[in-house]
Amino acid sequence: MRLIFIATGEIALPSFRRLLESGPRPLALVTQPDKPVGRHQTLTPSVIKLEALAAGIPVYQPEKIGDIAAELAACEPEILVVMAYGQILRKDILTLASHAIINLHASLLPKYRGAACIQAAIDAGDSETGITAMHVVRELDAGDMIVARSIPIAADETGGSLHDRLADLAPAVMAEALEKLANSTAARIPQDNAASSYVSKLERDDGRLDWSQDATSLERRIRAYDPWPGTFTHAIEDGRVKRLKIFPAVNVVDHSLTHGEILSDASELIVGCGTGALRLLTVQPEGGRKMLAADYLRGRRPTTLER
RNA sequence: CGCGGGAUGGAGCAGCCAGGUAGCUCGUCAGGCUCAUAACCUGAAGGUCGUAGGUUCAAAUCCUACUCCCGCAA
Repeated sequence: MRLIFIATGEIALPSFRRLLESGPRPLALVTQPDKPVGRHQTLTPSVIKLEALAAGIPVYQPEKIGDIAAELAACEPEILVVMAYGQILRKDILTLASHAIINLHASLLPKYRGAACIQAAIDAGDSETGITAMHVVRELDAGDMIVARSIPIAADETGGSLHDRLADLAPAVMAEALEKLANSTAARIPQDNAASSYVSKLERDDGRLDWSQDATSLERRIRAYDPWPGTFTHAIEDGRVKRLKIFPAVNVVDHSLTHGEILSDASELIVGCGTGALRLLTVQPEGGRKMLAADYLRGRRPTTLER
């Protein structure tokens, strides 16, 4: 089967490796251009690109995928497999493959179409999520489904841990979908649009905690948003406002603090929420490194957190 | 050279602006108190104050360069 793989995110890496090992060997990899990363803005290639180069697979990195439509067409692909590419595919790409263009999406569709699907499942308190293989249509993540597999979400699940587990689940879903497409036994299950939801890409600022929410919601959000985009609040130390990053794990505790209020005179960092309170175990003050809350309190005395 | 914060015993910080014997909260070790303890009391060990120069009678503190860590932004 003539196949082109289109992906940027690391979540696609196990699936790409599966193709390298078990076939069908991709004719090409399409991935986003190298982007400046980190404080020093170093141009960094995606891991999947390096993997492709090492395997001798041609790599395309167009600014817009439409720019290479002709080159891709020249490959005469039968199947396009898309996963975490990060670009909307133009119509001329959708019709490029003779057989099908499928997308591997990290949610149980029709829930959580869009970019932040992994975080959304944890944030919502769902008990399970999964990988769905579907046909790509113009509307984002709305195509007919071929196959889906689910995994349970653990009580201490973080966005990072779930990301990795879904990445490992994806190859099996992809393989099943490809096999069914190959022997024409693939189902076309329409999505129930009424039951669908959309979660847009997360920005850093989305990680700002709103202490007026209830403690269980905040606890889930702190897990869901780790490591990206992370969660933070603002603490007042010596009259100065400092950003304070907050990491899992946190404990939901019972305390009659008003939201944003800090329990003082203790080696524990407990913050009041709209309902209940949270004991923060690991934090990172602005300019400092990640540390235990007890260490943070030894040298600094935050008086209040923003509400 | 995108903006900014930081580097001080094992941990987290103060001291720097107005140079003059290194301090706080903990931890560690020893002893004490206690039925007992992560609690309390007493004592002790542990620091080239990131690195290299410079100014000075004298530098953690002032000046210069460099290294490393971190927040923002992208």
